[in-house]
Amino acid sequence: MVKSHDHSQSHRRVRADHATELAEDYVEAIDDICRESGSCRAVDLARRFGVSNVTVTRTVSRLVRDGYAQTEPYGPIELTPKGKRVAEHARARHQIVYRFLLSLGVSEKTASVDSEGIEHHVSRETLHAMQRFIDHTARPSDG
Amino acid sequence: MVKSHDHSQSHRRVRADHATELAEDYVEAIDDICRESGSCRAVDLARRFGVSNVTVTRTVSRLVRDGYAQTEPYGPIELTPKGKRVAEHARARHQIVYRFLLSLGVSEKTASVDSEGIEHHVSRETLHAMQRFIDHTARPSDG
DNA sequence: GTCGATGTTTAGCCCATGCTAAATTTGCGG
DNA sequence: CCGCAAATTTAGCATGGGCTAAACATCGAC
Ligand SMILES: [Mn+2]
Ligand SMILES: [Mn+2]
Ligand SMILES: [Mn+2]
Ligand SMILES: [Mn+2]
Repeated sequence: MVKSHDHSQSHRRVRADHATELAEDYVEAIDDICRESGSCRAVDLARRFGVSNVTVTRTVSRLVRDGYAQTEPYGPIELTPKGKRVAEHARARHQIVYRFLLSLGVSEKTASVDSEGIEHHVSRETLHAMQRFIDHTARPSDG
Repeated sequence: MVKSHDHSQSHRRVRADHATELAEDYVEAIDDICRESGSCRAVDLARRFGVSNVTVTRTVSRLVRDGYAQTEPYGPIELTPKGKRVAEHARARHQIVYRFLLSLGVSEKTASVDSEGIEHHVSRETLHAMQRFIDHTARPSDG
């Protein structure tokens, strides 16, 4: 049983996770797209997230407001140093969760989809446990 | 790498998960509190979630609107049959995620906090993998 | 039976995140 | 150089989910 804990602490954490989630996913995506194609446009993010270009524009404006990205009118979207750091961190964490799910035995498709949500709720402690599991499971006798 | 393409499917799934998340947590909490103390009041939920009583009232009104709960003015909050079904399902899933994290080796506190967010992003396939892991880990002399 | 503490509701506010429609800008092919 | 297509921006809308303040209802102590 989830014994008589202070549930409110857990729910506060979940709300905090959600408050930073979209920023993390966006900077990760911006970094990905810049690597793949040299620069990132709003239309690229709209396709990536499956939302309208207007939604992207406004989300990016929050990233700019919060110091994660910068843009010029009608120009590409670029990350600030702060944005790049967050992107690196988010990517590393996402990778661990993804590979952990694969190690657990789920399909690539499912690992890809589930990790997109799970990654934001994994504490340091759990992330380390996942990393240990990956290391432990990665047998040399694997193809 | 988080294999190529169609990230949009993953993000749509995450958005869908979040759209049902609060309802799931509320019906689970209402069910819990009813079991513990016989009936559930707004003030109990406010304490549980760490939000104001007004936020609870409005969230519960959405639950009523969507057929998960019913209330009378100044009365307790009760689940409909539909609400009870969702609560059972949410509790079972939450339990598996919680016990899975314990099996992975994280502390009770961390398992409690992390499972509160993770539970909503776990697909059927991943849930089954977690259950298998629990079962496999539970026996002391594994094969 | 009254009263005050406690709980609930109402009114009004905020921000994030989704949308469509329309205006504007850019950049390219001809 | 021009005009069109694609991209971006602006305007306006919706819902969810958080808040405080203040009005209102309920209920147990006295
Ligand atoms: Mn994500
Ligand atoms: Mn989430
Ligand atoms: Mn739950
Ligand atoms: Mn939850």
